[in-house]
Amino acid sequence: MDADKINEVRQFNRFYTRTLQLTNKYHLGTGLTVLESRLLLEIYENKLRTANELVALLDIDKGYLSRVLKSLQKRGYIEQTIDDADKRSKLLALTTLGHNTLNTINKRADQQVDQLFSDLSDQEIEQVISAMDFIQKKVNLS
Amino acid sequence: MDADKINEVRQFNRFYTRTLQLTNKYHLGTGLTVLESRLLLEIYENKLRTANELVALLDIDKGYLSRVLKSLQKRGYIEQTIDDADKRSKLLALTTLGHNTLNTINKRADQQVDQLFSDLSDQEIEQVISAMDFIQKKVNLS
DNA sequence: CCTAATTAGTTGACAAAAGCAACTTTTTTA
DNA sequence: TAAAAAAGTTGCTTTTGTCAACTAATTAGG
Repeated sequence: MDADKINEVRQFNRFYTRTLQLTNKYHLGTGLTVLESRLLLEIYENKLRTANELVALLDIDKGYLSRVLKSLQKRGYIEQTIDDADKRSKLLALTTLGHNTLNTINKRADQQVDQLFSDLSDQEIEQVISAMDFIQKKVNLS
Repeated sequence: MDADKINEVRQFNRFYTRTLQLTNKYHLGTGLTVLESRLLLEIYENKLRTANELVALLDIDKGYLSRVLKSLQKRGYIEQTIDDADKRSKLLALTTLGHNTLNTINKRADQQVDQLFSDLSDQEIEQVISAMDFIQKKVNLS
């Protein structure tokens, strides 16, 4: 990559990360923090089944995670049931409330995306999408 | 946009936000938190001159910001001088250390981007960049 | 088998980050 | 020129996150 191109990508990367929220206030109008909604997402969409898997993926303290999960359970977003195959483990699953909340979060994130794309032509959208595809494939490989 | 396309973009958006760090550990190997490095960036690259402007942009508590800025000053990253035109305000500026640190952060972020793109063909890179360009223009307008 | 090491998760104690409200000083408004 | 507003600070509290010691269940090695 030549210097000009590097610079464009750098600008984009800074731009993208700058649009994200910095502090941990409630996320997209739901009663969840950024971490909590990420946990719901990983449990449901990425099929992570135990606290241990979440710790490995997200690189957070297991003691802290234990408490966050307990709080999510108390507030009715998830269920934790002891795994009969390994009684040290607890299997994680979303409740109906958890599902609904995750759906709300996704819907709102999608609205943001819609707005982002609302003025592009079909051809431009096509190009953006295939570009995103490249990046995503590359990162998933490494 | 039809449903399939929306879905692809949604996936990308979730993917991108998921690659970002969730907790506030030291950022890219420097002695700064994510918020602190963002502050340096906004002061220098976006030319924000007062705490008040930072509060408006980032939507953070002004009391908390006041303390973070004091800490950045104490550690030698910024200077705060009283604005003679309005003695309630303090003008913010990076010190040499602040500049150097911001450069380091940018350099490391760029290395990550380099790696991200290292396996793409020239044509692919071209496409990704123009895609990013579209998005960025769109968002800057809205 | 059966003890030692490992693993999944919990808990206590603490530190750092963030939020809220009351306050001071300066500037603006009416 | 007094009252209201604005910029920033400070005290107090809550939330978030870290670290290390702990329990209970499982696995590995002799």
